[in-house]
Amino acid sequence: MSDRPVVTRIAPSPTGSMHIGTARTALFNWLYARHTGGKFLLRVEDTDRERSTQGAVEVIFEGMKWLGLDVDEEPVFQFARADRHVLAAQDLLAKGRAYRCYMTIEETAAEREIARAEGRAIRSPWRDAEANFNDRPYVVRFKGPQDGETVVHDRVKGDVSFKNKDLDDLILLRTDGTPTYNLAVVVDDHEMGVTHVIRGDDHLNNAARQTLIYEALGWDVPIWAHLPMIHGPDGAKLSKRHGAQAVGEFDEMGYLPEAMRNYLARLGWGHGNDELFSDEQAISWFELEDVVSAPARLDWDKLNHINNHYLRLADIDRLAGLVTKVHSSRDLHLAEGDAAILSRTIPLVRDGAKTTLDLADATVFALKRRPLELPEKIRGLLSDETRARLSRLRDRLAGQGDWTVADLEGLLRGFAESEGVGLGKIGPALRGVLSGGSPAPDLAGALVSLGKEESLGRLDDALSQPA
RNA sequence: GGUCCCUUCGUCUAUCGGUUAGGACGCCAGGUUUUCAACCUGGAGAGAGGGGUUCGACUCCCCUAGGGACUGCCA
Repeated sequence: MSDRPVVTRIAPSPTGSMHIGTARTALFNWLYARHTGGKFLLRVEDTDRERSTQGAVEVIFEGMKWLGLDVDEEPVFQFARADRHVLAAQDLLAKGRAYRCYMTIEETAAEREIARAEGRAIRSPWRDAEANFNDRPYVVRFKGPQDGETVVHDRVKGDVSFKNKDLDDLILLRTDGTPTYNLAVVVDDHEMGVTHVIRGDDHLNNAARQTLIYEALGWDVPIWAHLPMIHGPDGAKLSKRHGAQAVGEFDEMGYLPEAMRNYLARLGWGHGNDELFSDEQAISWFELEDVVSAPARLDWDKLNHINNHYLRLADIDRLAGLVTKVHSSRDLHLAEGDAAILSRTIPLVRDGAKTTLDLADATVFALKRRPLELPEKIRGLLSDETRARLSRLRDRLAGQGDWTVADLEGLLRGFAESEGVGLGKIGPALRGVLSGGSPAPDLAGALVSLGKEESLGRLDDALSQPA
């Protein structure tokens, strides 16, 4: 199919959260569209009126925005296009490629059971009845061929063929006249000009049925690409118990969107030995042919590693903003001047952080208010000898002009030397006094992030406390 | 039950008939060290099983086993 410009789409249904698998599908569609210079569209599949909610629609929009996957046209709402779907069904009816089926829900359920027991697809007795009652409820079913086979030419799975007799006559229009998924996708993808349907491989079976509908309607069948699913670390379907499954949860857990993009891209797609790459690189490298056909498992360790990488690359002000949010979600509200402290501290602690939550943990020490409450363990460190030493150190620090990590490291080393002891003799107590027992960077780093005044203040507080 | 998909280190993957089967995360050991990390060096670790095809299979074909999806008037 041709030289038409590529059009891809993500078509989530707004019935809850935005699953991470949906996010990856969106990412691949986006990458491919950007790679080919085509368009990436968003369609909200809200034909299930019972379960679709406005809140869930917002979740999708927010998820896409957070992930940084920009769409090229206004989102399409599937339900609003119901009349188009009905038109297509009527066309099929007129062409004799669909029929009215008057089976009741109970009859259908009974037939389903029999069919299953016999190991075949369900069949409607109305298929060839050509009945047209106007006083009985009916659904419109697609009239699929009974012979031959349908092959789905899939860019990641290869050619997959299905015997037509195994494909049931799926319902196009419900009793209430509303279109079902399989009809709606076909009509919408066609009318939106979608050239490449890139979606989860849970739809591979549907692709055969949909191919038949495309053909019956006389439309070009799009290029299919069915992506393997994402499983939990134990290989089972990803669910709540694996820690997270929704995009928003990854945000809350302190992952950066660019890290998610990089990680998700590597889940089911690869470009040689490249592990860490920019969006630009991913876009230029992305080919459907390189999509892996086996399902992948979510690996938190690797995600953490990648997130750490992007944390190191991130702009400090942005991180400070994110960390501030984490702190206030934990009821630690920043005071004036704290922003500056965060900006000084984050660069000193980010190397060891996996998430912005870690960053928050690593910065609380600097945000504490004097006088710090020293845990027993630290007070125990403050022997008379140590106090005397810290007091001499305090004086030395007071006389220090340049307050950089390098300067302070030198000062500390020189001080230990003049005291005739190793840094190990002073470190733990100094650390405790400066941090109040919370995690903190190395000594020089802690001094820098606190600043001279605060450092000396905390030292004074501790030294003036009774033993 | 039926149909379809999948199967390389623990995990994500490279390999597109000929490699000591490579990398990353994790893991182990050592180094560095004022905490936790980070960092540096080294190491262990894989072609599900069985048949073919071929001079030669991880790679192609078949079977088996295991995992998954679908089988909805959900999407």
